[in-house]
Amino acid sequence: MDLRHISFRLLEVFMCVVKTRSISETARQLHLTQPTVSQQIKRLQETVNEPLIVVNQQRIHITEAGFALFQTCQQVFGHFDDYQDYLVELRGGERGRCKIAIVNTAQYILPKLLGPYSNLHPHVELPLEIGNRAEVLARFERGEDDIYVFSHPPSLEHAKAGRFLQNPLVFIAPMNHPLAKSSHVTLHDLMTERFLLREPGSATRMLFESELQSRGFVLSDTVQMASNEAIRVAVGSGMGLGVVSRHVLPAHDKSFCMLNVVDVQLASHWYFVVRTDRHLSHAARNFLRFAELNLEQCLDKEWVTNELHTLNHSLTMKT
Amino acid sequence: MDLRHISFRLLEVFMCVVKTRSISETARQLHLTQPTVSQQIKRLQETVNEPLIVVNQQRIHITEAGFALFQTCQQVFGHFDDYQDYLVELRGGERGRCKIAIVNTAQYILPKLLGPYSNLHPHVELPLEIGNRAEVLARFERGEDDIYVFSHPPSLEHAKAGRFLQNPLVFIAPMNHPLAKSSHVTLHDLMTERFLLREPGSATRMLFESELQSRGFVLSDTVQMASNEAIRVAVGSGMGLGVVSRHVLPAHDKSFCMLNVVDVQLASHWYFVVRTDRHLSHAARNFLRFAELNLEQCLDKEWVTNELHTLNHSLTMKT
DNA sequence: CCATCATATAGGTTTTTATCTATGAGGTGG
DNA sequence: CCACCTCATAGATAAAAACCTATATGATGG
Repeated sequence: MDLRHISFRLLEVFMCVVKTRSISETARQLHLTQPTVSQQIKRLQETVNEPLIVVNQQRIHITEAGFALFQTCQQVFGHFDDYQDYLVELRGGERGRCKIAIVNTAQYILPKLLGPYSNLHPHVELPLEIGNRAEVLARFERGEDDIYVFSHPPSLEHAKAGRFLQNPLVFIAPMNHPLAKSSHVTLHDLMTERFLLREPGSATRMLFESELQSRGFVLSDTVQMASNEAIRVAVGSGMGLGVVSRHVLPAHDKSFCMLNVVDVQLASHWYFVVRTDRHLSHAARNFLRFAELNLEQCLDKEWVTNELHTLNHSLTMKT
Repeated sequence: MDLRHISFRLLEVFMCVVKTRSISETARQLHLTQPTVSQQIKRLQETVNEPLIVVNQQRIHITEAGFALFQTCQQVFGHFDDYQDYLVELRGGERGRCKIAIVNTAQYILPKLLGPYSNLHPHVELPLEIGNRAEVLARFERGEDDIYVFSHPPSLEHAKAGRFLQNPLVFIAPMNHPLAKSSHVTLHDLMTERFLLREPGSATRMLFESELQSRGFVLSDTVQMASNEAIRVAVGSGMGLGVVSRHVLPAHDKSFCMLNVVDVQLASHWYFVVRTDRHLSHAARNFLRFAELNLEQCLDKEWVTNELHTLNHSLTMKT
């Protein structure tokens, strides 16, 4: 018996014959002609190489082999029904996977969205990749994830981005720093300080440096550090000043303070970025819709810049 | 998703792709060309209406939906494998059903074959129908069973028969009958007796009556009884004489005796009869082969007339 | 006995399927 | 950078599947 040339249609017809015990009735139910059904059954019997039904006095008896096949079919169709149900869940976003890759700094904000979402959809897997800008960019290039979070999204033509949160940068200094209490610090005042900065290419640093450049300043002393935490702690212990995202700062840490730099307003935005040249999982689409509707509840309203509607709309447009 | 136009071949290809994570490798393994496989997968994705694999940097990732389908396929193929195994058992005669219809008198002998056979093949169903000749003949006409047991098989052209046992008829009389002790009873001596006989048409009666007719005798007094037991008991209680199959008589019943009728030898044979115009179940074929090999062990050797070889041979010839 | 119903067979048509070859686009590894 | 892979696409074809109509055969039920 060679399964290969059996189609599900054939089994469907066979099952109907077994159920109705009638070729003609099957033909009527499946909108076929009687000879078609006769022939299909014949072919099935030939592939199975075993009689499945026996016709006697216009009555149809199902043979042992026939009944066993019928049961097999029931199981098989059962599995496919289950799969259908699974697909429905998948499409509804109740199940599935949404891989997200974010840059380091975003780890202070994204979990506030992921938590509620995950509670709502416990069957959705949400693997989260965290890396520095270069690493996440590389993942993006290779299309390894469904959603990426950047400030300064990469400007490839096959990418779509949507802003959702302001990312204000602040200057931090040790508590005992001379300018700590000042309410009128200028950029110029800081140029002789040592700055602790993330690696070149990090959005925070890029933003800061381009501001400096446009104003004709050059930093005299910089130290590169691999994480925001390291910078925060180093600043706290007096190693220098830092420029970090406002979101990075714990609410009640008293080892450092923000400087009131009056002549510069550094701010970028966080973006959700997706590639348009590959299929986006249902779970990912669903997450973005969730984000659009729940940003205000999950994140600090003060910074929310909900521009996800456009993104979501353009995503639902194309398949 | 419309299952109807999916064939097992398609799923087979898909499963191979999932296993090898490579379109080209699948093509090699299944002796197809690479575009063929690509296209098959594409078609499958279209019917499922969901991406199943994602190609990225020449690497193939299986999507959630793809993996779920793969698992579904595994189950489905598992069920068909089970069915295959089932068929093998069926064909080997280890499993299945063999419906047998026998005339009343045969119920004294057939169980001696059925018992050992059933022990050997416990998974074979052996429903046994018992009726008088007319009833069994009707079943035979309608082809309701696999095997029939007759003495005097019906002579339809689409039937095959094989003798397997002599069916000697004996005259029985009450113990106190005047001729009981005689060693030289003749047919003529019995003509004035009352005879207890089965219904007209029963093989025993037909045989007896045709013998009488050819010798020019006519019975003066007959009573019709529906079973051999009834006759036996009635004879025992002095109601008349009987002509019954030797096999019907219990070994140690002392309420009646056999008469030594010297001028007549009534004997027919038991036949297994099958129809040649319908499929014979594997179990039935197997039972007949078993009977051929085990007649002598199961039945009284004295009466065995094993002519089943010819029957079996002609059955294995045609499908 | 005849009208009716169920199934089987024969023969034909239209889609589909299962393949192929040729070719192009996009990575990978020396 | 080039040879070599991987996969995708287009276009073609032969086989088969999936149907149909017409017709024959055998019960069944008044």
